[in-house]
Amino acid sequence: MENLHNIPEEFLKPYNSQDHESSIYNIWEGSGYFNPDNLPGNRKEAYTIVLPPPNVTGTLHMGHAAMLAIEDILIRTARMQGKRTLWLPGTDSAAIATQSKVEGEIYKKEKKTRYELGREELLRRIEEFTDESKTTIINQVKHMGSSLDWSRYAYTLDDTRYKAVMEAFVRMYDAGLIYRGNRIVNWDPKGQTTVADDEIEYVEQKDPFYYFQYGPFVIGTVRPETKFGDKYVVMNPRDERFAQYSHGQKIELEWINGPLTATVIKDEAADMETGTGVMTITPAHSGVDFEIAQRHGLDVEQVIDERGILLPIAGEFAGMHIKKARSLIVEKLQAKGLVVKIDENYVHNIATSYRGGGVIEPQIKKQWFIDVNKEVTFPDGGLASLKQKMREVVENKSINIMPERYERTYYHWIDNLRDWNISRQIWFGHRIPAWFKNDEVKVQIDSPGEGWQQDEDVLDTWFSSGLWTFSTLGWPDKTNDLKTFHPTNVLETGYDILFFWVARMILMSTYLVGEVPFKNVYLHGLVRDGQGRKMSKSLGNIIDPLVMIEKYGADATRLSLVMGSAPGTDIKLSEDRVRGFKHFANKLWNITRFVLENFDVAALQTSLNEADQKLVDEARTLATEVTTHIDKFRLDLAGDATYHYVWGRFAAEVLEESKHILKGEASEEKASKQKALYEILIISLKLLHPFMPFVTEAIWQKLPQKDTDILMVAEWPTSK
RNA sequence: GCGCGGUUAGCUCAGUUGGUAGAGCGUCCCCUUGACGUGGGGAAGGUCACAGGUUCGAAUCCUGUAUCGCGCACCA
Repeated sequence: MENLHNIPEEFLKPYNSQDHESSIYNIWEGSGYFNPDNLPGNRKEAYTIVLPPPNVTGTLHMGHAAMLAIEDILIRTARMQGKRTLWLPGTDSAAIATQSKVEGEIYKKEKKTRYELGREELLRRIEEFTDESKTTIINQVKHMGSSLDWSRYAYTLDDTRYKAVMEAFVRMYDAGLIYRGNRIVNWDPKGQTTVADDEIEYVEQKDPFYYFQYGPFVIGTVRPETKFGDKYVVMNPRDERFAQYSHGQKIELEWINGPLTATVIKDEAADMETGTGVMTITPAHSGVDFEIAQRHGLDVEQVIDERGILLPIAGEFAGMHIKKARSLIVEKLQAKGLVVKIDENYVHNIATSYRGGGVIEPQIKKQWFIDVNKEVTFPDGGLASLKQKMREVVENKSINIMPERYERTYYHWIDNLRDWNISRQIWFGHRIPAWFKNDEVKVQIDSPGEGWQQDEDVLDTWFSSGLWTFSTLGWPDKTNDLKTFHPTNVLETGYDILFFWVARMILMSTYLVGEVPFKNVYLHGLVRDGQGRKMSKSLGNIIDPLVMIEKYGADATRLSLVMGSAPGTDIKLSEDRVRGFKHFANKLWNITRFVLENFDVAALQTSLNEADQKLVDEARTLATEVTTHIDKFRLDLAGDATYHYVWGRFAAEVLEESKHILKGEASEEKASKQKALYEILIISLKLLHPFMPFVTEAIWQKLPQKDTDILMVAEWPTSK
């Protein structure tokens, strides 16, 4: 016990994360080292990650926590390796999600819709709401220990990003990549807006499937309410059952509201195997039908309006909501003897909005689109379509997707990509810089003058998100940041938004900047509960990262999300797992206590004997191994290797075996041992710092001898 | 329908270029004036989904099957 005066008093108690985390974060933030401009030394090589911006109105969940842990590990490693390291934070307005949330709350409290409130007032309320909740998410991000450069914080709707979005739109319009057209789009009657193809989520549902007599044919449908306008009957040209009918043939028949002249259309789209092999089409309310109609130049008639109400074409049913009308229409057809049979157990997928859950009603609408097939000149002078370019940069490995198997998924998506509908009929978002006066259209940022009306629509939130890697660095201005930090090194995100976001960034950056947005895409898995189920409110199995941080510390929370989870594989998380890693933080704490209790600063002057040199070399070899793993983005293996070395080798063997020497009389052997243990401790702390920054920094702050005041900018160990 | 991934100890998963299996947690037993009981020591526990094939040798490579999950498409 004679050495007790050597060690700071805290080490006599177990490590308690709550005593240290906020003060440690303050030390880091106060040092200014989160900002690459303030980093010590002459740093040349830049290393950049742009944080996938969480929703401004959101709260931190385990998916965020995993993302923050992974990115912070990469960033802290790069920073310690002497790179000019920037991790750029931001938040996302999440247009539709945020607006419907605020609208919902206003309706609940004041029974007012957005139309009653007006555009200006609604936007004011949304801003109030986002300002308030912004601080919440930012503080929660800090609790994870994230070493983000807050001085560069960006918001998708702030002035700099506004400028970028406007510039992007105008440029792409001028290049002919953006056009306005009447096309069938996914209309969400609940949200009163269109949504993009990949914002649709298919949900299984059981509905009656009706077979109706349509002249000489039997047709099937789940949606009788769309059938009023069905005056085309489609069959496959190779279908011999219908060889007697010819393309364009007119057939008189009795239909819902009386007699009708139907026209026979022969088209490959009719599948001979499905149903009766014959179908009628509703071009105004079905994507496939619309395409058939376009191929044959058929009439397109709207049957249902934007609110889901039947139009005059429905005759006596006009003005009725489709939900009500369905059964009445069936009744009428039944009375007319036109119902052949009803299958009550038909299971099919219905399209719903990914945000908000409204059932999608395809509609023809005049919308803005990005043309993905048009050939344009890229900044490098090459000629290609957006689609081709997006494929090319991954094929030629300018962008490396991990795990690699997602490359195939990516190609598959690109190949099926259609023009991207970028206008939304909501109010919260970047308003489209298009101006109308009578039949004239002008696309420019400011009003062309008197009498010009700006387009009411706003841009799809993914349009502005697509610019994120460079809009955050000041584009379209040619800033130093843009020059230094773009392309970014890694884009780290969940595999669930590979298409939504990753692909869109590639599209925007290659065209507008002439660079890939990032060199590496690292896709992490979804965080699931201990049994592998998705975390959800209804299952009640949500593990709150903030609760875990409070109970076990941010370090333990980070480790639990990183260890044992390979790229792209889902992470199964249980509270026990987090608790287990808290023990490791304490272990490290006690290792330090032991080393310091038996330490004498003077020992650092001696030279290591052969045996001790070997021990230090062993730790340095580990450093190389860890570095290799991190370079390959195998953080799980890097963390695992360090964990096992520190606990299984350093603590269990090296420390144990040195006890008899340390307890003995002062000697060269003892001094050498003291020095070796101290050096190994230093190496261990450095290697662990990216994974568990708080406890390692807390220990570092108490060390009697070190090369930098702050571990965060200490030099990364190598095997030399 | 097309594609992808998983299937290894009770649970969660490793297993790098093929050399007859590992970790953590859990379970059971032992150990407290020890740096740390948030600890230490030890034990039990696996026909590596199944069937073929290649090979001196297969958890690992190939083919097929089953099963679970995911993505895309279709959904009249």
